[in-house]
Formats: sequence, C-alpha cells, structure tokens
Amino acid sequence: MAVDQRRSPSSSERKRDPERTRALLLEAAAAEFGAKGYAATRTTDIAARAGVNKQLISYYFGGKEGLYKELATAWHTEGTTMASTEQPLAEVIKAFVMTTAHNRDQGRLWAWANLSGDTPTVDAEFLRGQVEFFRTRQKSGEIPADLDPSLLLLVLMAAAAAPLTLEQTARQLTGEDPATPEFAEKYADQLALLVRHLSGRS
Amino acid sequence: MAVDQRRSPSSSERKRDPERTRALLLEAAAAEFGAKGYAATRTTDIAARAGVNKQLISYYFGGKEGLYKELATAWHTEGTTMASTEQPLAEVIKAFVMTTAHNRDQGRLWAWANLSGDTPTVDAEFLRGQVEFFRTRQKSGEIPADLDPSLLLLVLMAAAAAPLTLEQTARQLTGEDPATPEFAEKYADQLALLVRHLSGRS
DNA sequence: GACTTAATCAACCAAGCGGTTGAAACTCGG
DNA sequence: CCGAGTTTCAACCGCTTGGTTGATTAAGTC
Repeated sequence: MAVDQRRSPSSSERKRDPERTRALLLEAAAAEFGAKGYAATRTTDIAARAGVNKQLISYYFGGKEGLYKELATAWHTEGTTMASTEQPLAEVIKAFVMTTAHNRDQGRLWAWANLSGDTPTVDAEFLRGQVEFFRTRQKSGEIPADLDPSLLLLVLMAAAAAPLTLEQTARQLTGEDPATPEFAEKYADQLALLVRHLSGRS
Repeated sequence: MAVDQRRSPSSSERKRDPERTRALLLEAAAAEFGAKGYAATRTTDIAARAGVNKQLISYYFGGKEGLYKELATAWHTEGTTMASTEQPLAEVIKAFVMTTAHNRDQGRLWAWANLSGDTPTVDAEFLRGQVEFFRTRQKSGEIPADLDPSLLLLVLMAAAAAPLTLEQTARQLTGEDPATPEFAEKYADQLALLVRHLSGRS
C-alpha cells in the first residue's frame, strides 16, 4: 500500500499518471454520487468532472459499480478518529458534526447508501466500539441511566448528519444555507449544548 | 374532494374505474419511489405493482415525473396533525415518531426528496407554524432558553426519522429491524424520554 | 340498441445509458 | 533510440428506459 515512489519526472506535470487519474476519478465520483445518488449519476458526468476519459472508469474500477463500492467502503477509516475517550461528550459530538460538515460528499454518500440499503455503510466494528464508548459514559453518569446507549447514539448520528440528510428542510427551517461553515459551527454548538443539557445542568 | 359517488355498479368489481386506477398507481408509486428513490424506480415496476398498464401513468399523471410530484407534495397535509399544542412536548414527539413509522413509504419519499433537493419537501407554512409552536414551549420553560427553536426542531425531526433515513445504520447499531412496530414503539419512548430530560428532570 | 366518449392495453420508438473495442500516445528499461 | 508494456482516448454497440401511438373495450346517453 506504500506510495509507489518511482523516479517520476517532476511528478506533477506528466501526461500519464495512474495514481493521479485514480484519485481524480475517486474525487469526482464522490462529488457526483454524493450530489445525486448512485442511480441518478452518469458515468459521463464523473469523467467530465475528473477531466478524464469515461473509459478509464472501467479500466481502473471495473465500471460504475466498482467505483461506487470503492467509495462506499472508504467511509470507515475516516470516522474512527471520533472515539477519543478523553474530552467531554459534548465536545466529541461537536467534533463529529464538524467532521461531517467538512467531508460533505462522503457524508451524503453515506446517507444515500443508508436509504438505498445496498452497502453496509459503516464498519460494524467501529459502531460496536462507539456504543461501548457510550456505555462507559453512561456508567460515569455523563448520560442518563434510562437511555439506551445504542439508540442515543443513533439519535445523535442522525442529528449530526441532519444538515446533510435534511438539507432541504434545514434550509426551509432556518432560512440559511446549511452547507456553509458558519452554519456548521452554530449547529455543532447547539448540539453540544443539547448534549450538555442531557447530562444534568451544565 | 368528495368521493365521486356516481351510480356505479357495485363500485368494487367493475372493469373500468378511473378513481381506483389512480389510487392504485399512487399507492404503488409511493412504495416504489420510497424504496428505491426516483431515479432508480422503473415505471414498469410501478405499473406491475399496481396491476395496471404502464401507459396509464402517462394518461393520468403525465408521466413518471408528474406521478412523483403528486406524491412529493402530498406529504404536507399528513403531518399537520402534529401541531396539537395541548399535550406535553415529549408526547408530541412520540406521536410524530409513530406517524413516520406508519407511513414509511411517505417518510422515505420525504427523505429521498430532501437528499436530492428537487422538491420543497414540506409546506413552508407548516414548518413556520411548528417553529412558532416550539418558541411558545420555550417561553413556558419547557425547552431550555439557550437552544434555538428552529435548530432544535431540526434535530428532533432528524431524530424522529432516523429509523427511516438511517435504517441501515440503525440495524447495525441495535441488531434489530428498525421497520417493525416494536422498534418504533421503543424508539419513540426513548426519544420522548430524551426530550423530557431536556426540560429539566422528569 | 346505435353512438359517443372515456379508459385500457399491446406494440413500438427514439434517446440515453454503461460498457467494449481497437488503436494512438506516452513511459521507461535496455 | 528502440521496443515492450502501460495508460489514454474516440468511436461504437446493445440494451434499457420512459414515452407515444393506434387500436380495443367498457360505460354512459338518447
């Protein structure tokens, strides 16, 4: 998996560059799939956005579906950073919201996948870990004892992703654009505040 | 809107029946669109599920898109029942969750529409009313003063719809099937509990 | 019971789709 | 600087799609 460090001629300005092409396609595909969902996305659009010939999708990923799967399973690695057990829960949630706010494409992809129910969407191991994490918090009194940790986690994930999954409704509701960093910041703060309210008064 | 009560021969077993055909198509379309989303849905599948010729989609709704729009805008009327200002907030939320749990097709349709961002998804008037409703609750102390009513509403809507929008993740998280009535019941209770925790101790 | 109108259907069609093909263009070891 | 192998591309292809067409059948009218 190490970066194929061959003696590339000034690495940046070559005509042929598999690594770069792959990366361009993946990036473009994330944007397109994220925006329209799998079914509505046209391979032509992906190629155009990547500035690359459409055939290369087949060449590198074995077709549209292969490209999609590569992206759908890539989500796992990202999120794992969330499990930092040190900070207070409110901060963790806030960080989580900000993460989804940055990788919007990935996040939307995850939302599409969840709806269409084709892929596992998230690594099961990761989720198990997070639930365990919540259970610990609960024991230490940071989370009310009468809430089911896994359901609470579900609620918080849904809430964190709301500016993505319910973008339309969010816009109607607030009158602002849920895609801006300012909105993300404000929203993250509010969610943190809400979580703090859960753990008895702040 | 009254049921066109013409002297129909035993109303149920006739060969030609526009009203019934329309209704069959709408129902089938809601199921198909809800399950796969607009782009992935085939008009053939809708017709087949309705037990009707595919051409009738064009005949009655002017095509696939017309059928979709008819459904996408129909969501408004349903939800309006939520605004009953009498019961405690926790109960209102619970009722809302149960509503989405029943009309799963409609709910999923709403989720798809939100993601793809093509339709307004919900009547703006309705949303405004709900926010106002929350603001009132806040004044009466039922909701912490430092939470923005519209954002809190967004959070709760996202949470309520989580078993639909994050069905996949919900399944991984709990090990149960989020589509069952039992799950809905349990989940609704948990959300109500959570809301109660927000309004100071229960 | 003939006639008009509305409802339904099977067959057909053009457009758009993802994928394949075969050759050109680049890279690089020798 | 040459030849083998990799990477890229334009053109093409078969299939699926949503929609249309024109005929057929049921319902309502007088």
